[in-house]
Amino acid sequence: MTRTFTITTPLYYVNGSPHIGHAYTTMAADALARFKRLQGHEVLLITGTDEHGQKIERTAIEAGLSPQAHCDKVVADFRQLWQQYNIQIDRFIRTTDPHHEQIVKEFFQRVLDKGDIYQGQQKGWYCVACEEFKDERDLLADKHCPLHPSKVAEWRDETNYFFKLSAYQEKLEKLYADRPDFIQPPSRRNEVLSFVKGGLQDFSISRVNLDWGIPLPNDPSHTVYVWFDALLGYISALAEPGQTPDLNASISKWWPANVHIIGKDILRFHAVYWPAMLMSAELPLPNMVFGHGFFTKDGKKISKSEGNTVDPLLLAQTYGEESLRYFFLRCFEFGQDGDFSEARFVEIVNNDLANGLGNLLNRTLGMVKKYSEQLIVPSCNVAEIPPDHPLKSIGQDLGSRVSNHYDQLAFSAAAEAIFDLVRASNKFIDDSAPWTMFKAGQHAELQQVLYTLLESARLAGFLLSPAIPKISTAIYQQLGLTIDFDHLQSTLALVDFNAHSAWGFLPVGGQLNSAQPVFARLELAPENST
RNA sequence: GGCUCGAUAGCUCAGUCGGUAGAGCUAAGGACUCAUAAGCCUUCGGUCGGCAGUUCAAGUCUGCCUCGAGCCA
Repeated sequence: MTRTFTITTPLYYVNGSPHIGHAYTTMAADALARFKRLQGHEVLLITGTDEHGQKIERTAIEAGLSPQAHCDKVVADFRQLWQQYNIQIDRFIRTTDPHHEQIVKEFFQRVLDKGDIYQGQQKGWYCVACEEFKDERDLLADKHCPLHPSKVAEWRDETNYFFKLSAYQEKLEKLYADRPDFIQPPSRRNEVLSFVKGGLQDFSISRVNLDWGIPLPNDPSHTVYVWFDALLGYISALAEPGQTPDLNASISKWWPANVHIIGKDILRFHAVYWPAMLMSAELPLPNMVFGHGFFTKDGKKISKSEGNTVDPLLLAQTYGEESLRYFFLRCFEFGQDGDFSEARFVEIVNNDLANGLGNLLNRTLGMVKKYSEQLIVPSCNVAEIPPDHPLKSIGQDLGSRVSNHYDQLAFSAAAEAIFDLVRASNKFIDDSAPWTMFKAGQHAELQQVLYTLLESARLAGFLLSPAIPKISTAIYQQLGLTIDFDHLQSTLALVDFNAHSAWGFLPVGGQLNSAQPVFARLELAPENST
């Protein structure tokens, strides 16, 4: 029996080019997806783009493009970014995809039939940049939006359709109480709890005088509000290609999603509006919504006006994606904010990947070659290695510890646990001094030491593969094991997670390959003017 | 104004059930040699934001305050 595992990133809003935050969210989702694939789950990683709304329409017009042409252009940028970061997407959903429109209309009709949609009057100041109505007292002088100080909010007085969010207050509170893990991390959960406790108001789910959107099935003069539209992308993404778009068919295999990975800025939509919408349509709820943190650059908030944006594409081209994937997962606690500094990045990556992991494999293979006649896995009785062996003691339950960390999206804790083994291995070399054993003719001891070192490097490489698949593949290759962690599908039958994640898997006597650095040290790039 | 989160070594952060502070990085010194001048050892370094309280004992619990990030009205 295969277990399915569905992961989503947000559907990114295409009003501008992808930034480092998009790369971060998607890298994390990709690492989780890879880990679950490794464990034998059938995984669906969904990302996509949210393309409707007035803001997009205006951005396109300013650029002299049709909305669709504008969106196509930005979508190409996103696709390039995923490729650059070696992110393996299973589904890329665009809210302008025709089948998405079908799903949205069907969903809308369901909720309408349920009696949860009514017509009402919406008056107020509307910030196009936020795509939200604002209270007058929240606005700055001259009706500027506090979040977009350069934009003036517009007065709107229009007939809209509303969703009866208020009817779901109690059910939502029960959901949060019954399933404490629904919103992660706990600090985000607290925020949602206090928001909901304050009372939920119905929200407008349609717009008039806006062509760039999906027309309401019951009133084509209105289009669906972008958020109502975008959230449903998670469902329309599930439709099998070629399948007739249909709500029930779409959710048959991959729904509910196991986790929605999102930035903390869109928590409310995912933790409040979305479950209420699903309840109304009588669809199952996702298992978890995880709102991760943001980062600052050199201690300062990243913003265009500050001019300290980080171009993810340039970064990957400069340093290569593996080091970035590793750094972002290793150095930030997912869920908490962190600071990005290029100097620190280079330091960490060189220390961990080159000096720590890479050099461990390199020096051990060097010793095997030098102290044996052949380049084969040193022989020893693996079963006889005592449980309190300095490396076995760490390695024997490392797989399950790392699995637990991944289940909680604690990527940094997972990496840290793995590097405990790497550090212990480098220390173990000095403590046991194989060169002395060699000179003293302690052949059996030497073989065992070398075996435990190779095996520890292997295990570390295996468990790190969701973060650094190419380095892991190189490690495995040098150890004589042919698994391409970038093409697990083709080798899936050969990868038994339980076997590979256990310490002691490396077959004695196997052929090894000659040592090659698996990760070259990075140089800090000279300061460029972005 | 209400609420949430954070404030721990020069830097980035761990610290589960309260029991005299830990890791990694950086810096300085040392011994070694298998290695990508990598690795290992030692040292430097903290009145755990401040003030009270509870307790035999508080980074860890309670209250108030200061600063920072954020949510809401």
